[in-house]
Amino acid sequence: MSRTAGSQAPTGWGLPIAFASLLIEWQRHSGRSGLPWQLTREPYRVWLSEVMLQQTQVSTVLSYYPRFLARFPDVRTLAAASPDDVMALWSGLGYYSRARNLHRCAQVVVNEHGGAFPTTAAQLETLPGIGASTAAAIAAFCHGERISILDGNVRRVLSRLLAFEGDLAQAGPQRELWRLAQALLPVAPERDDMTAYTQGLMDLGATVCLRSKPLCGRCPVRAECRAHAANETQRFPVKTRRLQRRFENWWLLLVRHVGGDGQVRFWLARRPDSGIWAGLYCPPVFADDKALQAAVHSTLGGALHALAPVAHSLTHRELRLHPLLLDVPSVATEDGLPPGQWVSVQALADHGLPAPVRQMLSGLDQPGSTA
DNA sequence: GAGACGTGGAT
DNA sequence: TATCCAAGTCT
Repeated sequence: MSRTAGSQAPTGWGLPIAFASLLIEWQRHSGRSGLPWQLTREPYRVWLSEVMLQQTQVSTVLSYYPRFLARFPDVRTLAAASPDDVMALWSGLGYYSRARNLHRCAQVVVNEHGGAFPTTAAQLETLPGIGASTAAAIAAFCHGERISILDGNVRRVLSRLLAFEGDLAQAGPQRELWRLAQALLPVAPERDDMTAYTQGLMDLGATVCLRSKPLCGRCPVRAECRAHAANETQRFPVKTRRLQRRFENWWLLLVRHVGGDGQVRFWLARRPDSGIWAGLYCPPVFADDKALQAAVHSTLGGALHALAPVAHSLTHRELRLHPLLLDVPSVATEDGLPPGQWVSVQALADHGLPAPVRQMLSGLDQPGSTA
């Protein structure tokens, strides 16, 4: 192991032993504080924040978190809710399987754990939607368990600190880095130490150890950082996998009805239980223009009005959405339409809609509007 | 184990 | 514009 043979900062085990105490002290005077989910140790609130924050930036979650809590203030309320209600509050946050698992998890906690979350990371990880990192975060924040998270921040911070050469696109090196993360934990920490340490890992990654142009001058552990010593911070973390997007065209049939009282309604269908936007409400989707027209009764087809295409990119897909607007004179028209249901403009807020669909429909919510 | 799964922000 | 990525998990 050449990594332990160098003269820079390694201890007997090749790890910077001052790391944990430096990080804890730094977090307490320079870390983030006052975020809504930092004001509590209540497992329900911590759990909700951790799930919302999976692959999602703090700035995005800030608006969703209080709204969700106001509607579902505790785990029993959430467990008793309908899947549609949960999805409506998650609408726009993305990764909707999180919402489904969140709901299932609440039901498991209520039905199998008497309404109280398990207290150890090992038990938490058995619950739906709670993986190793989220389980560790909840256990560390709420109960001071001596266990490490491993999110994107930690991968970046630790891979630089240790000049970790393993390819984090692969499972083996990931596990190895997690073992190292465990080895770096404070020795015999108090509960509050684990809170500060765990928060400190994330704060350091989010505010100092930035992806490009890290602010090493402000880093509390730069003296122990091997990447910094070698002037190679930009080389870590090592990750080879490149995400590739597939291009796809989707044709959306936007059927609109304006009632005699001016009430505007759209014809929406629930997406299948798997795949993109699973469980959300969406206008009927077709693979091409012809398939869309074939699904509309011939007496209605002439009224189709093509709107401007919308580009929408997902992690693995580059969608080009082609909306076609069909104004129908009567709700009785549904016989000539693909499966779906009428949803009034007012009721859209109570439905889980994909972000681009909500955007699209919001421009059509006035009688006659086409933008 | 590799790919599926959203959205918005940063570069 | 293209690419990466952000408090990952599930299959």
